[in-house]
Amino acid sequence: MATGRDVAQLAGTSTAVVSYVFNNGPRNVSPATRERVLAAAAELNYRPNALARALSFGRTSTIGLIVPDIANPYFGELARALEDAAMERGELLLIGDSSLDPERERRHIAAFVERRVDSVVMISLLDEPDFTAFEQASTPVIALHPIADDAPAASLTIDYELAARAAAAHLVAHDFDSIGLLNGPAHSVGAGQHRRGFLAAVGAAGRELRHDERNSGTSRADASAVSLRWLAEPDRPRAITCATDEQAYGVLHAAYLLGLRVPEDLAVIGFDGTEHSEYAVPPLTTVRQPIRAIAARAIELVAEAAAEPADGADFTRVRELAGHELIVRASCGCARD
Amino acid sequence: MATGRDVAQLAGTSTAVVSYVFNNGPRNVSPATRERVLAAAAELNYRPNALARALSFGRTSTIGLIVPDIANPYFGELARALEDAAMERGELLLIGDSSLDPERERRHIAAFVERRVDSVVMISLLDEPDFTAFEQASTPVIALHPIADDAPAASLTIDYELAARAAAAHLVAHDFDSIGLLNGPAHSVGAGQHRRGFLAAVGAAGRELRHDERNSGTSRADASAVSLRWLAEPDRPRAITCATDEQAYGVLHAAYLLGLRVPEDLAVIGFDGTEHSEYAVPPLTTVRQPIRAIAARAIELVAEAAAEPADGADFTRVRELAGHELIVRASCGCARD
DNA sequence: CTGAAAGCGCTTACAG
DNA sequence: CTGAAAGCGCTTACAG
Repeated sequence: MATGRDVAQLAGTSTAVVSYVFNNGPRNVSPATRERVLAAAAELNYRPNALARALSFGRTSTIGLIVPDIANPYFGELARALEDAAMERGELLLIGDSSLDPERERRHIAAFVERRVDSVVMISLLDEPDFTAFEQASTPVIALHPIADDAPAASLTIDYELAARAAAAHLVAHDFDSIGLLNGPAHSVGAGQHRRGFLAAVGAAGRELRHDERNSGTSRADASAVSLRWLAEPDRPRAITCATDEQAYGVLHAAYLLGLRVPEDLAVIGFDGTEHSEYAVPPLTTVRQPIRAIAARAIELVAEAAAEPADGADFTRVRELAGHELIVRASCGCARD
Repeated sequence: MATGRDVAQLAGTSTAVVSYVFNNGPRNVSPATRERVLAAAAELNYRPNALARALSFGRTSTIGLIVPDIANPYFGELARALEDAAMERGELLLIGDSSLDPERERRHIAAFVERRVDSVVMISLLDEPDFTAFEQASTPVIALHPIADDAPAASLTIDYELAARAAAAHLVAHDFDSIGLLNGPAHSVGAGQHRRGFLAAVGAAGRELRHDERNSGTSRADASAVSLRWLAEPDRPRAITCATDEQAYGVLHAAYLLGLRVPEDLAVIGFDGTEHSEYAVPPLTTVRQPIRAIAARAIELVAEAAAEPADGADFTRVRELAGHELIVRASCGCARD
C-alpha cells in the first residue's frame, strides 16, 4: 500500500504536510498544497496506517469491550448500543467474546492491553475480575456489573436488588399462592442481589406465600433442564421470576414440554428486557435494563477518563446506578399482547 | 508502561535480545540471559506493544469480521465459532457490527483497512459489496454469502436453493393443501435462491398445491408485522417456511397473537438452525447451517491466503459449498419435542 | 550468543 | 506556510 512518503513525493511536498492535511492540523496548509496532496492521495489510494499513527500519536482511538457471551441477545444489543455510542465519538469498538470461559476472558484482557486500547467496557464472568493488567497499563475500565468498592475500575449498573424486588412484587400482587425464583449460580454476587430483592417482596406480601429458589446457568438449555425437574414436582410454583430473559425462555420451553399453559398454569417473568422478549410465546413480562442509556453513559465516562488520565483515581471511585422498568406483557397473566 | 528498552536496561542486555526472548527467535538466547530478561520483564510488568510489533513485523495477527446484525443470534453464534477458530491459530478476531446500516458497513471496511487486519471474513448487507478497499490493500476476504463470480473475494456458503427446497419439500410431504414462503427482501440474491428452491419443491409435489410468497426484513418485528396481515387473510397458508429463524420467530409470535395453534393450525419451518431454535415454543423445525464447520474452514482459507499473498488470484476464485441439515421438531407437526 | 543500527509509517516540535 | 529530523516501540539483518 502507498505510504505518506509516496503521497508526499507525488505531491512534491513533505510527509509532515501530508499529515497536516489528513489530520486537519496541527499546522495550516495552503489550499493549493492541500489540493495536490489530496489528489496524490486519491491517485495512490492512500490509507493512513492506523498502527503507525497510534504509535506516534499515543492513542489508538479504540475502546475494548468484553462480553461473557455474544450469542446472548442481551449482550448483542448491548454491544450494538456501545458501538453506536463509540462511533459518535469517533472511536472504534473492539468486541471480545469470552464464550463463558474465564480463560478466554483473560486472553481478551491481555490482547486489549497489548493493543493499547484507550479504555475498556467490561462485563466479566467473574464476581471479582482481575483488573491488574489494565491498572498497570493505566487503562480506564468501566464494569457494567457490580464490583468491589475498592476495585480499580468504575461501574455502572441498575439496582439489581430493587429491580428483582419489583418483578417479584408484581407476582405477589397477582395473588398467587406460591412463587419461585430461577436464579443464577447460587453463590454469585448477582444471585445474592436477586435473592434479596425476591425475599423482600415475599416478606412484604402480608400473607402466606410459599416461595422457593432454584439455580441454573444463564443459557436456555440449562434453565430448561432445571425447570423441567422443578415443574414436574407436585408442589411446583404457580409463578416463576427469573434472573435473565434467557432463563425465562428456558422456563417457557420447559412449560411447553410439560404441557403447562403460560400464564394460565404458570406465570413467568424475565429480566433484561431485550427487544426479543416482546416476541416470545407468550410475550414476556420482564424487567428492562435501559441498554442505550447505559451504553451512552459508559462510553462517555470511559472516554473522558481516557482523555484526562490525571483524574484516574477519581474515575475508579465512580459507582453509578441506572433505572430499570417493569414491562408487563402476557406471560404473567396481565395482558394478551 | 515499560518498554523493551526498559527491560533491556534492567536485564543489562539489548532490545534485540528482549525481542528474541519474547518471540522465541529468530535467534537463540542463552538460558542465563533469557532468565534475566524474563525476570526484568516480570518486575516491570512488561507487555510488548502490539502496534509497534505489527508495524515492524508487517502483520497484525488480526482477522476482521463484519456481520450485518450482531443482535441476531445466528451471527452471534457465527462470531463465536469464528473467534474459536481464529484463536486456535493465534489470531485475534475483531468484530464489526453493521447494525443493518450500509454506511456502518462501509466504515468498518475502512477501519479494518486502516488497522491493517491480515484478512477479513464478511457477511455483507449488500448483494454486491464493494471490495475495492480490501483489494487495494491486498487483504484477502472471504464472504459467507453468495457473491458474483468475478468478485475479488472467496466465498463459502451452503447451497441455499437446495436447502430451501428441502424445507419446502418437507412441508409438501405433510400433505398440506397450501404452503407459503416468508422470504427476505424480494429482489435480493438470497431471496431468489430461497424462491427457486421453494418453487422447485412445489413443482415436484405432483398434486394441486396453493402457494404464496411474502417478504419481510430479517427482524422478528418485521416478520411478525407481515405475518399478522398474511395470517388474517381468509386463504392464509396452512404452513409457512421462512428464510431465517428470526422470521420464523416472528411468524410464531403473529400466530400467537391471532390465536392460531402451531402446528395444528399453522406449521412453521425456520432457516439457519441456531441453538436457540430448539427452545422456541414450539421447538422450531429448521434448516441447520453447519456454523462451526463453516467458521473453521473460513478461517483456514483466509489465514492461508494471508500467509501466501502469491496465491491471491487463486484465492479469489474459491467458491466453496457446505452442507445443510433439516432438523425436524414440533413446529411443523412432526414431533412433540 | 549478543549489540548497535536501520527501518516499519506515522506525528510533531524545531527551524526557517 | 513548509521541510528536515527525531521519536513512538518494536523486529531483524548485519557485524562481531
